[in-house]
This record gives sequence, C-alpha cells and structure tokens, in this order.
Amino acid sequence: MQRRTEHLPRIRDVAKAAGVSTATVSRALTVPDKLRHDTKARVLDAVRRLGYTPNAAARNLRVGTSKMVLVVIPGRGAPPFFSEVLHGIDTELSADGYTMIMGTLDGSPEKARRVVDLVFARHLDGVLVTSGHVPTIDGRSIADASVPLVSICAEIDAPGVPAVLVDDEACAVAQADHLIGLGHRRLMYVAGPKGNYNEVARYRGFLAAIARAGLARKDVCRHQGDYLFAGGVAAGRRFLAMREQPTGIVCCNDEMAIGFMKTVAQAGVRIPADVSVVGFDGIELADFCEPTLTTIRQPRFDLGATAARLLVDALGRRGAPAPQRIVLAGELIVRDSTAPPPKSA
Amino acid sequence: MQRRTEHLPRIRDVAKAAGVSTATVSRALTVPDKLRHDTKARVLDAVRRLGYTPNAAARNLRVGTSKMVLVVIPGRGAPPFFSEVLHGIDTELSADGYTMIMGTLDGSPEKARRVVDLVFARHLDGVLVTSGHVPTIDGRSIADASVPLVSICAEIDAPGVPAVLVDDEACAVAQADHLIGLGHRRLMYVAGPKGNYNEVARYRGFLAAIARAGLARKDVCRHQGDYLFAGGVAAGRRFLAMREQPTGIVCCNDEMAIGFMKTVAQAGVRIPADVSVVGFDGIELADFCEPTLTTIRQPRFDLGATAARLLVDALGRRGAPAPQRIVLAGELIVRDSTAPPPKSA
DNA sequence: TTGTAAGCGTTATCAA
DNA sequence: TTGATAACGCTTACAA
Repeated sequence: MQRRTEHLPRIRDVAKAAGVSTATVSRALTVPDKLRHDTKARVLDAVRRLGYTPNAAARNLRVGTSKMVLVVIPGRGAPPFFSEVLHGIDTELSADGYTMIMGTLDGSPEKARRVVDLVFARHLDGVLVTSGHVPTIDGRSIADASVPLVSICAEIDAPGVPAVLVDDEACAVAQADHLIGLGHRRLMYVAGPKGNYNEVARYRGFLAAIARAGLARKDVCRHQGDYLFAGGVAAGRRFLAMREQPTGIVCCNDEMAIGFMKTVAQAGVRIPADVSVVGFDGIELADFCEPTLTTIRQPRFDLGATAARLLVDALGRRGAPAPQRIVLAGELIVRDSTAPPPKSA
Repeated sequence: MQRRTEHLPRIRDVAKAAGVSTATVSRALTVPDKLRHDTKARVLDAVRRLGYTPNAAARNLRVGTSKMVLVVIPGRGAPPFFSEVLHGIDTELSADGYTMIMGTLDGSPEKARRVVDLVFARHLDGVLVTSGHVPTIDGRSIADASVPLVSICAEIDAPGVPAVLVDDEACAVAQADHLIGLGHRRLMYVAGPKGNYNEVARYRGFLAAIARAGLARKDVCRHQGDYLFAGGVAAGRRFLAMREQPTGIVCCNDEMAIGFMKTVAQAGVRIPADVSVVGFDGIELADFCEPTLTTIRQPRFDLGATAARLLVDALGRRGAPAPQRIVLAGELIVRDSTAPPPKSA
C-alpha cells in the first residue's frame, strides 16, 4: 500500500531491540529524566546501534511544530546586503535547534504563492520577513495564518508585527547633513524602488535635511532607482547628461552608489574632486571599491540575530512575539568618496 | 489530548462543506482528472472558500517525501562566492516546486550533527553539497541515509555521487600561465585551507604550470591561506617581509587576492607595476576593487542550477542521480591587477 | 516507572 | 466515479 523507506529503523525497531515499548523509546529521547537509569541506557544504546533518528514528518504531525523558520528574502538569490543578516539569523536559530528555510521573492506570483502555501501548510513554526511587506497572494496573507512573524529592516504592513530595524530617516538625515556640512548645495537623490519602506523613510529624511539647510527645491533632484547596480548606472548616465550637475549624490543603497561611481568615473568625472557620493547599508563592496564609499553602516548581523532571537523566544513560550519596535544604531562611515565641492561650483 | 491549530481548516472541513468524502477532496487536489467535472468544481470551490492548504507534515508522513532539498554551505552565513550559486539552485528548485533548506557548516560538531540529523529524519528529499565532503558525525555520514546527493564545485569523498564543477586544475594552470606569459619568474602561491578539494586541485595545476615553464622550485613559495580576507592580509604581510619578493601572486580565491592587494598597497607597493595578482572565482568584488582583479570566472549560477536540475530530475524519477562528472568552463578574465614584472626584477 | 492505545491529517487501497 | 478505512511513525493521556 505504501512505499517504505528501505532500511531506516523506526521507533518500533528500537523498542524491539531494547525490549521495551515504543513509548519508552520516545521518552528516552524526549524526557530522559523520567526513566530508570538502566532502561534509559538500554534504549539509548539500541538507538545508537541501529542509528535511529525519529521521522520528522511523523513527529511534526504529532506535536504540531516543525522547528523550521521561514526566512523571506526579496529577489535575486541573496543580495549582498542580506548575507550578513542571514548569518545573524542562522546563528541564533541554530543555537536553539531551529532550521532555516529560504523563501526568495522575485515579484512573481508563483514565488509568492509558494511562500504563502508553505505557511498555511503549517510547515514551519515562524517567519522572518525582510521584504518590508507581508507576502500575500489571492487575498491570502501569511499574517492570517496565525504564525508568529518578525520583520527585519522595516515596519511591516500588518498590525502587531514586531520589527527590528535602524532609524532609516535619521540615517538619511546623516547622509545629507554630511554633504551639506562639506558645503554641497546642489544634490541628487538616487531613490530605491517606488513605495519600498526603506526608500520612503530615507527620502523623508533627505527632504527634512535639505529643508532644514534651507536648500531650494530646484537645487535638488530625485532619480528613480531600483536598489540595483543597474539603477546606479542609469543615475550616472543621467548625471552626465545634465547641464548643471549636482556636486553631491545621496544614494539609497550602496549598490547604486557603486554603479553610479563606476559610470561617471569612466566618463572622466573625478570622485570626490568633482562630485561626492554617499551610500547606504555598509556592504563589503563599499570598502573595496575605488574610491572607497562613504556610507551608513547598518548592523547587519545584529539585525538578523536580534530578530531571530525575538522569534525563537516567542516560539519557546508557544506564543507570538510581543509587538515592539527595536531600533538599532546605524552609523555614518566617512571614507574617500566625499569631499567639499569643487571651487567653481 | 492534543493542541490543535486554532482555526485552519482540515481536509474533513472541506469534505463536509462540499458534501463529499475526504478521499474525494484529496483527489480533487492531487488527481483532478479522475473526478466528475461538477464534483471537482464543488470541491475546489470549498477549498477556496475555506482557504484550505493540506497539512505538510501529514502529507509528508503519508507519501514519504517532503519536496524539500537541503543545501549544505560551508561557514559564515553565505560567503560571496555562494550567493550566485544559491541563486541558481533556488531558480531550478522552485521551478519544480522544491523548497530550499539551508544547512550551514562552521566546523563545529553541533552544526554537522544538525545537518546529519535532518537527513536521517527524512525531513528532505535530496541534498546539494557545496562543502567538498559529505557531512559526517559520530561515524554517521549523510551518504548512508540513501538520500539522493549531488556535489557542487567538488568531487566528493563518497562513491557514486555526481558532481558539477569547473576544472580547477586547468584553471589554475591558466592562472599561472598568464603570469608566466607576462614574464614573471618568481611566484607566490596563496593556498586555500589544507586538504580542501579545490585547493588541492588548484595547487596541482599551479605546480604543473611552473614545472612546464621550467621554473626553479626556489623561485616559488607557497603561503598557507584560508579562503578568507584575513588569509590574504597575512600573505601580504609575509610578502612585505621578504628579502627577495616574488613579482607574481597566484591566489586560490578572490577574497584572499583582495586582502593581499589591500595590504601591500597600503605599504606603498604598486599593483601591477611592482607585483601582479591573480585571483580565482570571479566574485563581484573582483570587478570593483582597486585595481580590478584578474581572475578565473566560474559560472556560479550555472554550477548551482545544473546541480539542482540533476537532483530534481532524479527525484522526479524517484531515484538517485546517475553518477557523473559535469565539468563547466571556467574562464580567465584579464583585468588591471596583472602586467609584466618590473624591469629590475 | 512502564505499557497500551488513541490520534495527529493525509493519501491510497479496496469495494461499491 | 466515489466512499469507507487502514496506514504512515510518532507522542502522550491514561491505566497499570
């Protein structure tokens, strides 16, 4: 009636080998203190001899949990920013015996459906979301599955979901203030994808900073970007085509900043002599490109680790994590891509 | 007797709502062609109305598969080299409805045990290994679990496991030949971790190339590295301390090459005027560092995608993938870090 | 302290 | 074409 796994031992094989009931085997593995010492020894010996590991599906079905956590990542495998976030997540999760399932999103409905189905299939105990919004398809949102959720790097569009993030707005102010403090008066803002949580917050900070500095709106332009290298290249081309070029470029992330720098440098523009560039995120690349990039360093490992810890603690209590907003510090790192504007400007 | 998931519908709720048996609901979802049109419609309607998704644990237990694939990654979250490999894996896996579980290794027994347990718990249908050897703990190897296995980037230390890789040895020859062709006669080899599969193959290629070029062994030195940035820094320090410095540096991967370049450049050494550096891998960083790095480009996405495809095809046939060795082409990319040696040398 | 047996939610066999 | 039901392998309430 059913295909059986060839030769892997089941709990009753162990029970037989140890001369006990299956219940005792189960207890030896889950609540060893409640067994007599010699029975326990006998059972554990049989377990070792047979190489027994409990079947996960059967156990999950019975106990209703899987010790699996879904990590939702936006787009293209794992973008540079997320590698350290994942490392932080992985560290905390495995410390508590949880395993990480990757759910990548690329904007396609298929991917979104897979993620949502995974959650509703009760295949996992909790979800970490780094995409800024709750995956939803056909009106089904993973927030409706009553699975504990924690958001990383963004407040999320569902009520009561705790978030771990940096203060995007304040950091964006720091970006702009840095350039303004150096004397820049004509700025360009290279934006992230429209409506993206971080983009919105950072642009707000940018606008606040230029308002406070009393810059005229005509001295400031906004270029629609996409967080990708390509978006930075496009911004660079636009810059090259401008009659009155800005002297300071505020980028919404590092990848675009680097794309911008590569593009204008190829056209003979000197950084920072002719134009200054500030990035956001603090990815490794930012310290290796030429010139090295002034940027906002996000505590990427800690963002992931803190969120994972929050989730794991809640799961341990068999509840949802308390709604809260944990703000970690971002930091302006001044490197070689920024300087005072050229005299002529 | 048992905690039940609060409000998620089960198959019998759907059956009741549609006025059919649970068997019919199951069939409507798995073999829809075997139902009368109107019954099918009625069932699927109920499924939609109730928002029913089959419980994964129950299904896995019943059918004996989970549609999950474990990806074993060595160390530190996801090192730069692997991001694209993962992207390729993810693309192929999700095309066939498989989900990716991450198993990171950091050399600790705990991590290894988790990976091995996952496999023996039958929690997954297949495994992709990028670490060059089969995870093993306490004498239990995942190769013994009769779970289909495919190795990426390395032939693996278990018989009959298919591998998808580039020809490390030939690529290493290309690295060395490039420098030799430029006129370099004193070379330094910055190695990967001792015994690592790729390291061994690449060093073999290096030795073959210098032998063929007739270089004296005294003109060549080997520095023990670790694939990490730090290893490159150490190699750079050693270089700076040498009386008779080599003019060409062959690195076993890009991260070390970049670490080396940063270190010696800080000490005033000019690249490539004073010393040439070749990397291996073709990570993004290699095209953004200063100077840009001559390196071997590995088809990272394809390595992952091909391996995943191999595995998924085998799983579809409910068998193990055919033992084979698929070699993809690596390519020497000449950039700015290499030039003829200085005249004085 | 240990054993018996019910039940987790599916799917597949068999009978109708 | 559909329904009743056993079985997947485990944990746990209850009885001994």
